Amino acid sequence: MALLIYVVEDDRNICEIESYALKNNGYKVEIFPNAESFYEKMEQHKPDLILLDVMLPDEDGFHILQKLRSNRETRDIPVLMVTAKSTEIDKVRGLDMGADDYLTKPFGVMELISRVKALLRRSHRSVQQNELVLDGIYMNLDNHVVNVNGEVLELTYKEYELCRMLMQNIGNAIPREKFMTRIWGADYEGESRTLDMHIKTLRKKLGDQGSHIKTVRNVGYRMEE
Amino acid sequence: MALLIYVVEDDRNICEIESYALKNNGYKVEIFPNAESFYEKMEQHKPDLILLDVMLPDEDGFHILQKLRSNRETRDIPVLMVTAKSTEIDKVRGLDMGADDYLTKPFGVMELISRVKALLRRSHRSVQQNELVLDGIYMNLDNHVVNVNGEVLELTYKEYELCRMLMQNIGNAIPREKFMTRIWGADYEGESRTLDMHIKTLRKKLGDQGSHIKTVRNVGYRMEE
DNA sequence: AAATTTCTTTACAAATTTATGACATTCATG
DNA sequence: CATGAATGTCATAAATTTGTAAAGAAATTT
Repeated sequence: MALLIYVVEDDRNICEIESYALKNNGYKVEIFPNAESFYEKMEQHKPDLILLDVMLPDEDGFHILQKLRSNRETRDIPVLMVTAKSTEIDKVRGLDMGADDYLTKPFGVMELISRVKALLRRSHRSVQQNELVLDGIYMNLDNHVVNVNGEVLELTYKEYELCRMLMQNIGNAIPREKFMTRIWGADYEGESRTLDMHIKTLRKKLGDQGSHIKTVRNVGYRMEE
Repeated sequence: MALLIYVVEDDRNICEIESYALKNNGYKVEIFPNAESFYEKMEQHKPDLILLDVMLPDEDGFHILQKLRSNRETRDIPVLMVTAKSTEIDKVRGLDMGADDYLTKPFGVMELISRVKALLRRSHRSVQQNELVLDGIYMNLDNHVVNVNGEVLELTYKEYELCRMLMQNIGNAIPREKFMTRIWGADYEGESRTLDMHIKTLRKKLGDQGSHIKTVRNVGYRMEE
């Protein structure tokens, strides 16, 4: 799956260039022209890297950086600062506040890509997170945590397992018997409404995202985009 | 303890400058004028960071880098490449081969220090944290000290280990068996309320902060903000 | 060796999850 | 559109898991 990069930058032209270059190199890109829209999105979903301009209409880039670093959830996301001021002091300031790297405008496209690659390589070497994402549903298998639209969702064990099986097979129908054998163990006999029951509560708990679980008549269930 | 940096560089003058700057900033520095002496030392002891020149009398810097990356022992040591050629192609080449960052000669001393700091911070961020903090709970692993709301908290051995495991994995559910194997050793068999018991006393001792410990039914426990 | 502290176990209570069977609803099909 | 099979829904009982207290073991200190 493509790595996701958030670009926080208000200058249209620069956005274009960055976005184009990154997409050309296989990254998924989302653009935020101001801090507010960026924060909003961060609540819901976190990227693999952030390209952060220093000058923004509503908030100082350094300030944003500081906030990111003080939050446990965002502390380890690599941040590449982009600045128009080229004095060294500024660079140092950015770096010491916790930026992982910086770029001075104007910069070459190749340089941008190189630095992004380098940052991603390093951060991915250390943490290989086990994550499943579909629309507003986010699962972290390591943490045993489920988020829906940014909010923590409490699932019981069976519900969690059900959700995991579905999310690990997005697009594919999973037969009822497979659920039974994998979650309920070995040979389950006799018809019962148990599975349907759990599907029901799972759908309900997922709220508006619950409709991603489709019933495949005579077969089982499928998670769908 | 000061962080250790190996500088692999044959030019005397540049060595001088780099070495001086780094030492001035509290790093310990060792200089290697060629690849051979560097390899020799690496066998014995590994640094926290390597400053690697591309042009060396006996071996190409890129080749050295490649070797470092292919060895499990040295794979994660951050490498900052130093090059005289300033064409972008070279930069890219360096980065794609696994360098974490690069510098083009001539470079400013401040820039060197910034990049070194950034790299070290990045690599250390993921590694070990000796101070663990969550809301009113503070642990210092060096001193074996726990504070809650500013007051010293006396914990027994098992309680301390329990607390440490939880605090080192804030937000993540830790399975019961993991506690058992890590704190009680090897294969623990037979159901018992031992773990629950200790969790109970830990929660109690933590007072109002005890509620940060959440039970994850059928899994284990999790420390939560 | 006695006293104290820490750790483990047991037995039961409390809390939560899960299964079940009756009944309703939907769907594909003739 | 009637029919039968498959799935959805519900209340509630059953099963499982965790919490708690108290007592006994084990380790440590005095």
